[in-house]
Amino acid sequence: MLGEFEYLVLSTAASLGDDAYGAAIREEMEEVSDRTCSIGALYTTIDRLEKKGLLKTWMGGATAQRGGRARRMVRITPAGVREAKAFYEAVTRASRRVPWAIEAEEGRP
Amino acid sequence: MLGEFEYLVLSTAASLGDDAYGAAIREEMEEVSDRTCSIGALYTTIDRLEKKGLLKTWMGGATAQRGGRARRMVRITPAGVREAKAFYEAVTRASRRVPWAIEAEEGRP
DNA sequence: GCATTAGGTCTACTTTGTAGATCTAATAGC
DNA sequence: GCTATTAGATCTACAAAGTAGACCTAATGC
Repeated sequence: MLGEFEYLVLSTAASLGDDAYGAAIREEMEEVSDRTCSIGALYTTIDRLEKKGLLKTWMGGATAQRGGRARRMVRITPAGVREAKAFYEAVTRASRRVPWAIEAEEGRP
Repeated sequence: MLGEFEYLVLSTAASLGDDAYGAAIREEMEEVSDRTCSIGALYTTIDRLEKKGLLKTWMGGATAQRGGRARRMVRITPAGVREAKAFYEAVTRASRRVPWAIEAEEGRP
């Protein structure tokens, strides 16, 4: 099964779609989760997810801005979607009878 | 932050309320998650959660049935609820823009 | 009193999580 | 064209969480 951080990386990459690359994922993760995400943690996890076939990455071209180096583009694979979905459902199912999730459910518009 | 398995244990214990003890948690987890949960994995995790103050455990009395040994009763602490909630929200927030969660959202009655 | 059963303890190893120092190649400005 | 500055990525090392399963223990049934 996926780890929690792995899930965050996977789902953030999926959310960003075509704009997903290392640094952008990191920024987005920090915004959404409200906590810092170290560079090392991120790329180590990307490497592992790629090795497992849940993510594919390739070097993109440089962008025309100061310091605009080549980006390591990232995309979730079908296998990645499957795993992420399984993780999400596992958490959701386990949360069915639990107050913090029920609250959230009731509070939903 | 919590790990995924830790979350499952915590939320299952919370769901079972007063009936939460080692073996029952294990059974419930297997049922809900549709995969086996080894004894070792469970108790190791319970120990760690207790050490972190997210769970408290104590030995209950023996039950009047064949082999009915003393049970290790388990209860989630307020700190445990806080952590579990934080985990749940982190996963939920990260999943907002992601197809597998949106599907689930739309499918909800 | 011995087989059987519910339930728990212990040990060891693999995977994930996490930080941060360092390296690289691009533009800006002179 | 040289140098400072910047976006972005790689590498190393260690801590924490995940996982299995052999083994121990104290009940009841007969």
